[in-house]
Amino acid sequence: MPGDDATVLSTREVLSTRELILHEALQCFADAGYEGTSLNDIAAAVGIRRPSLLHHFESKEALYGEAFERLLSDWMERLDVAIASEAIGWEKFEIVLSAGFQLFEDNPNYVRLMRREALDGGGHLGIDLSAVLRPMFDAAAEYLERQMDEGTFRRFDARHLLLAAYGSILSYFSDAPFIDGLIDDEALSKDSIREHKEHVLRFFRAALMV
Amino acid sequence: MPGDDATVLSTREVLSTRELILHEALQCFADAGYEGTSLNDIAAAVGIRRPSLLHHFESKEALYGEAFERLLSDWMERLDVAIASEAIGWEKFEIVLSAGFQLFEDNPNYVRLMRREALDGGGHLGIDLSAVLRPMFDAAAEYLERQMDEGTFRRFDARHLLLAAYGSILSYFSDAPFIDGLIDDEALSKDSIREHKEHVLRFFRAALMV
DNA sequence: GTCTATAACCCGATAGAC
DNA sequence: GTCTATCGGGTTATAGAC
Repeated sequence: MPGDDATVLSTREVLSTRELILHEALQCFADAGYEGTSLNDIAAAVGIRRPSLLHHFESKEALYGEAFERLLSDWMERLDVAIASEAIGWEKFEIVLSAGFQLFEDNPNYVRLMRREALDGGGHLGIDLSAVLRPMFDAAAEYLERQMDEGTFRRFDARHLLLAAYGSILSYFSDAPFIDGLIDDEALSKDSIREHKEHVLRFFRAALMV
Repeated sequence: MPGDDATVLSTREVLSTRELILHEALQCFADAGYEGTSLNDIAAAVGIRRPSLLHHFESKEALYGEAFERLLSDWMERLDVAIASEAIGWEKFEIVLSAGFQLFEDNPNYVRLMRREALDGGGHLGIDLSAVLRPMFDAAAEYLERQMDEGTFRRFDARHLLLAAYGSILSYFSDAPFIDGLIDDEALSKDSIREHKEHVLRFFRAALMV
């Protein structure tokens, strides 16, 4: 089952301290951003003192970088599986979008971390987020264009279409605290997520299918 | 209101300094977030020292709050005009969406500030962002539902539809540094914005119109 | 209104004992 | 691996001179 974020720490199978730190650090960074979280916050969440933390990671930036890289590689791995699917036409598009939703549903906090990186333009990190994701973006755009050429999809600008999909899906998760106040249900409840996913898929289908 | 010339002049000077501080503060907060900007940064941008800044605003939080409230009321005023339009059917929907685009295009930096507020759930502020915007959100949803009842629009969940539109439009502006790396043009160039706007409108039209 | 000087605090990071 | 203690630098905010 995906989503080892939800892994429960049993008393028998204890995770290494490093792993514990990475887990809590991601939570804190997602909640308050890079500048907004101190090593004290992370150390307190783990249950150790700040200097002990810096014994495992040589700096705050190193800790952030490692946590973010782990998240990113996990996401790319899962998206690759969806993209490699042999489905065709609308079904394949639906599979990829669903994978995106599942990704975010399994790691609701991490979405906000990704969003903060996009906002800052990757300032905290050496790696260029858009450069890493661009191959996937190009592949998806080319797939859409092929479908439009074949007449399976109505013709749109594939890249702007993908950007619109990216924004509408990601925002629902990243802005959940804000959206909570706009709708009556809790945005991140299982029912609300399913409802939003089904709506977005139905909406894109109506626009794309001739 | 009436007063001798000296009083008027000095009042104007006070306001212009305050105004200058508010302007630079918005820029800084949008660029680096609340925690990421220091009063030194703002003071340097204005060209004064930090203590002088705190002579005009009693705290960093007060400065942030006032800047944000001004931005918010400006936006609501402009959106109200669009919503009060007497157009009907698709045209009215297009007018409101276009107003949103124009809003963001005119204040590209402020979009990022709004996004940061949505991410944090309004942590820095006393005011509840979603509570302020909810009346507009409800009005828009009821308008959409009326159109669907009349058969002008294909039936979707109006609220999830609005959330999707909100995400796809806002993200394009807020994540511009990230999107720059995904497309070949600059995301916030006049041409790119017009292109994205026209695409989103055409896309929503294809999905909504029966 | 703006300034210098300073108070009080929190931060990341290091040194060294256990 | 974890701790106490501490350094050096940053922050907001205040006091008081000009």
